[in-house]
Amino acid sequence: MAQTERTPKRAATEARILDAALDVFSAHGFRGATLDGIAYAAGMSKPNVLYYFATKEEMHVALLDGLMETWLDPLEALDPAGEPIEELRAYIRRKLAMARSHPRESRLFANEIVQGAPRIAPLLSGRLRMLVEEKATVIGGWIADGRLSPVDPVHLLFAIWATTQHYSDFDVQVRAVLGKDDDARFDAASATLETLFLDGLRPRD
Amino acid sequence: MAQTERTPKRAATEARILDAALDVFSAHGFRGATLDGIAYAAGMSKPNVLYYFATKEEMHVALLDGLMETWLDPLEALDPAGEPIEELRAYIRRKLAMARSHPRESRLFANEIVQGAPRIAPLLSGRLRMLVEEKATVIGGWIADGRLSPVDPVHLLFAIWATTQHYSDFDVQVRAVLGKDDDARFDAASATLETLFLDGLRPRD
DNA sequence: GTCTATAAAGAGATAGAC
DNA sequence: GTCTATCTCTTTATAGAC
Repeated sequence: MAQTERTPKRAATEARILDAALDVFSAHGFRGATLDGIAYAAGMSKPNVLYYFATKEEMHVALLDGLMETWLDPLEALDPAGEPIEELRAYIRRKLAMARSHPRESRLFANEIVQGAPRIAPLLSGRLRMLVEEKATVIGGWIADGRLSPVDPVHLLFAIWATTQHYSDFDVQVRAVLGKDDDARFDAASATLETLFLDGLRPRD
Repeated sequence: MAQTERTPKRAATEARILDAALDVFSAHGFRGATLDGIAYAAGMSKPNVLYYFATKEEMHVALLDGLMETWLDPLEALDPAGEPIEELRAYIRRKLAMARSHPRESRLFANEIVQGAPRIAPLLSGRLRMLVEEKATVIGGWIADGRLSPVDPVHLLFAIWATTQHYSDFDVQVRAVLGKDDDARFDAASATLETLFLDGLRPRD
């Protein structure tokens, strides 16, 4: 055990490699990413990268596994005891903040899913599905209590994911349409999404 | 001129190749697609494919160019003279119908844009941006007339794109969460999106 | 127009010195 | 732990027969 122990230096090097790998995988997809590119981004030689992660695939799996929980945190935090509209507002804000602060992670997952999720299908029908079912039940309860307009809770979650992640996954398109230097796009997005989702969901009368 | 004329047979073969290429590019991205895979899907040899399209890139460009207009049609059809809520309802339905009938086309663009749009950036800041500006002006006019709640028209369009294309681009995730055999997902999506967008946008009082 | 064979480059992974 | 050199397989593209 002493031999396989992870020293601080080893952990630091692994982190440096994974950060470089996140850069490259998120920008080019699994197949489009090259070990040359990752090694260059990490500032080391290709064989040295492979000393830490035996294969390209292993590196990719390490990234996806390590980031999945981070990715689900905002939904996890949806509080069944909270006020429905305010909980959804906070959730939308957390998701949009994630799109802004973690665009590479978002694109990593987007690349993977658009191409049929060959490497994370189990996570989607496992951990993700369970969490969605749990939170959909919460939202369904709010609707049953008349505290929210009747909508399909799961499709509501899809809509929140889609609209918020759009600002990371489709960033180049957003910039092309708005003009490259629109630094206010996240604020404008936030205001628009709150109008759409919250005014649409607040019970009428 | 007679020599480079495109015979019906040539056109048919090109169409067969492009259909195969759409299959493969949309499923694996540009880099992930191989000529072997495209040739196999088209039922011909690899050199024969290259007889019609000199390079892999040329094939990709032919696809993107040919599909862009189709892709923009639903927005093009937004009628300035129509009733705002009904126009938006019809637009959302057209986009959702496109996601259902043309998932490969949607994923082709998604792959391209997520990876930074290296091959279609000009289209995004050209044709797409112009159309968006034109239609955003229409929507802005409706808002100025008090016929629609005040939202940023461009971000409203982003939200409609994101939510509808989600059902083609992230189809495997949608299926994983809903259960593989949920054939009603497009109907449920339609109902949910109409509640969100239209109730959210109908002026109150 | 279509094919088989092959050249040439790219990219994942290994050998072995330091 | 890190590197240079190299092996091997994949993949794009070409040559040339039919």
